[in-house]
Amino acid sequence: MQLDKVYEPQRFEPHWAQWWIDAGIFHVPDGGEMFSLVIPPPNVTGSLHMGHMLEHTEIDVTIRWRRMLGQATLWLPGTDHAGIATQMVVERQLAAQGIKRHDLGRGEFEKRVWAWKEQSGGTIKRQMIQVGASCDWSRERFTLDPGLSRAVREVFCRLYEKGLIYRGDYMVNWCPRCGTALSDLEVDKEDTQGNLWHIRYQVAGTGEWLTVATTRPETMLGDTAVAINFKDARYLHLHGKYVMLPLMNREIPIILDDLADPQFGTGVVKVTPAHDPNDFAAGQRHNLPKIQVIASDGKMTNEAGTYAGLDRAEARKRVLADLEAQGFLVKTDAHALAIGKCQRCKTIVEPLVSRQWFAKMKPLAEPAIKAVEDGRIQFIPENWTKIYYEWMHNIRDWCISRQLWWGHRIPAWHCKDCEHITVSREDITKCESCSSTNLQQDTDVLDTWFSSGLWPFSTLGWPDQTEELKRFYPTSLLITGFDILFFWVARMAMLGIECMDDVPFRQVYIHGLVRDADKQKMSKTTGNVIDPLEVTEKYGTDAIRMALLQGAAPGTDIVMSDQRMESARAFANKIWNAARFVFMKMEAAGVEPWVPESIPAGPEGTALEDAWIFSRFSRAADQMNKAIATYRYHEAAHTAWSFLWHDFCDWYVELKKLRFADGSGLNADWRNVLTIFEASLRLLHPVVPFLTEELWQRIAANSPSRPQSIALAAFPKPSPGWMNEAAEADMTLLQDIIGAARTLRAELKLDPKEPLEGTLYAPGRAHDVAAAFAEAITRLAGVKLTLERAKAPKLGGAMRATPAFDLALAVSETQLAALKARLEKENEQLRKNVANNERQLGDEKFMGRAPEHIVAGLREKLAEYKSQLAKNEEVLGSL
RNA sequence: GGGCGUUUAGCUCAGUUGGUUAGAGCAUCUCCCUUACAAGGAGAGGGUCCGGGGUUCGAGUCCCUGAACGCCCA
Repeated sequence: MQLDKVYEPQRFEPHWAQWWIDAGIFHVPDGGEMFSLVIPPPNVTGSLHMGHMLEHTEIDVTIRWRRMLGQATLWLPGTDHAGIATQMVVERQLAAQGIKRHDLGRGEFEKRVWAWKEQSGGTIKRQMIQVGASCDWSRERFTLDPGLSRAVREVFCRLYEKGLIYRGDYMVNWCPRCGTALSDLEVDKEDTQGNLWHIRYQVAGTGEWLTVATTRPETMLGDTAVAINFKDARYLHLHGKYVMLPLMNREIPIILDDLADPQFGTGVVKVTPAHDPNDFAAGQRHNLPKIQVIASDGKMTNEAGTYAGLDRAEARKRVLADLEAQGFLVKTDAHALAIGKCQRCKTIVEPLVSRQWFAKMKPLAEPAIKAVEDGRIQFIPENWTKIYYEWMHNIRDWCISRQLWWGHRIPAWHCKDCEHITVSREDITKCESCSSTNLQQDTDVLDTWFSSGLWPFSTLGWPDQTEELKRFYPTSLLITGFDILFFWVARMAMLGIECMDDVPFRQVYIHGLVRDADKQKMSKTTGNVIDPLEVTEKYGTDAIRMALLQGAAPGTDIVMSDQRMESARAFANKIWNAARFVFMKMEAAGVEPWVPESIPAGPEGTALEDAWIFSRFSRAADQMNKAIATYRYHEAAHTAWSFLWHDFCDWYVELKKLRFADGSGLNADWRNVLTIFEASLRLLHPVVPFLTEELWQRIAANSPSRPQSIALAAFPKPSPGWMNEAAEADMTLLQDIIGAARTLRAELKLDPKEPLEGTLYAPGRAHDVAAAFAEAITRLAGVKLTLERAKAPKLGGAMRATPAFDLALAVSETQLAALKARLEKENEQLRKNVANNERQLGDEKFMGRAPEHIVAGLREKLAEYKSQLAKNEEVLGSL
């Protein structure tokens, strides 16, 4: 059972990753308390990045922990078809071959996208398996699967029948590059330095001019009014008159409207109902015509007169030049503004009036708000609740149609004879109104998020009332990023409640963002991305998981760097080597094979270190359970780290070295060591699954009743019977004695190899502990101690004085100099503490109001400080 | 413009309901290649808890105010 000298995770991680899947370890068992979670489906097109890895690691820790607690745990995996993004990728591939999608036609293009989906979907699955994501792959879903597509149709029809989906001509965000409408959420506002151009329009029939200020001068070609505010006395007399639109020579009315802000620009605003959402609304209020001067491809229309055919950017230049040449351009001011860009392709979005499908949001939002208000959905960290409310209360209707070829085709058929629209769950051949067969299905597809919004139940078989649905809905938990809180989380809440009459999840944990070593966002353009595949290859998956979790405090971002990953790998290496040592000694002692018993009632025998490590373990188990239950992953990582390294390796194994004897057989020492070590592996498993499986399979392989995998073994629970305060106190004394000797050694700059002699003056427990561990003290501190139960006759020399004991080293006078400075510094702090405590204890108000245990504690401390100070003074006096 | 968040050691962050000398990891410095591990061991140094005001016997923690940075919405 020897381990390689060097920890090389690459040698066993791929093996276990595949074995877990092949052995069906992550299949949900029948029966038992249910815990379910659906994956936030990654875009099928992309490859997984560090953010996914963080998300999957956090999910996996929770899921593995729940599974080990014996719950019937479902992590349902899958991917999202990501309409625009995926179509873009394939279009780009085609463009490289000089092909446009219209050359291929819709059917052929869809085939190409499916081919691409198969490829990249496979990559995602492989990546997830590689990093140990413990999902049930037999339940993998894709948003375009037949079942999920049926769910989409069902929901569309239901909402349509309820009047919650409508079609009409409204102002939408249009991406001229993608050639599709976008929802408000898919537009990123980018702060940009632009200009505010002042253009003067002559008031018809007078010598007066009105100057408007605009950030988009090219739209003036489509102006159908100018607006002034009814409170703005400067212009009121012009109300009802007309201005002559420059370049177009069209008379347009001067209207009174709040749209004109007296404080902004000149207080006069041009109104272009076809190209601005606010102007669109004003146009409706005043019944203004809409003149579309920019087409859906971003070029000027015939309505733009001589500018027709120009790109909108070019048109702006030409319009400005012409305005200037003809004396209409008054001035140009620099002006900062937010420009809307297509989230996917960064093209400047054009507000256009277009016929689209919309979902009414208010009626859906209300119950979803209520669900959070009355605690049926809980956000963690809690502050996301407010952000959710804020958005939900101001929700606007959702443009759900997209002019794409990749997605769920809208189940609506247009009759070419009577123009009636038939919305149907099944494909139809006859118009429901006039029975004509001259039908065409709507060419638009639905927003991807429409199908993602159904994910928690469409993946479980809805609209059929399946067993899965009954068993796993509502899901227990959702772990996701804040960036899709509105896109996805809010919509799932709304659609879940609408379709299932119950919330889609009980809790939503919002994780942080993975940043680079300089806290910068990772982005391809900055070139600071950390590729999960690359680093898991280099450091091992376990190390990357540990590094991510260490930084994963709720509400904070995660900083990743080589340094962190290296340090996490050092931890994995430490465990590896501890195991290596244990295995070597096992062999020498002849304790193989070891059959792990059921969890014993507590440590066997009377050795202090055993009682202590069981107690510490129980504490660690308690902390670990609480930390994972409350999504405090950083705390879980820290608990695992400090127990394994600083309790188990630094002290327990070091002390046990003295007890191991070749050929001893399976004695009490070994049973204790192996019990704790095996339990520690289980404690660590959710954090570092590969390493623990590798070691556990070796250590526990001989138990006939063992589960197949550590992933199915029981997660440790705190056991009151293992707690031992007295043992912890005694162990602290031992650690303090060894620490005192080591500190003295270091301060006196003694040769670490030089064996020393010394005396320990200790009246109480410290004496007994030191007596029991004399050999350990010699070995771990390099000092052979003579024990005196009496107080030290005289303090002085190379001495470390503490309340519990005084430890003196036998060294020459010349080696003592360094000690003096140290003691003086310590005394300075002690005097401060004494003064502070005395002041408090002398304060009547404090004594009157402070609780008793605080006062008692303070008194005790004061006595300690004073005695310590006196001792130090005495030692100092002798130097 | 509205809202939210952050500010604690050189860096990244913990710090429960206010309570006794504010912690960790990494980094730094000193010593040690001791037979599990130099990806290691031992020891040490390092803090005006962003500034100002207040409440309190007592504030990193609560309140007010200011600053810097970040995010979301308009």
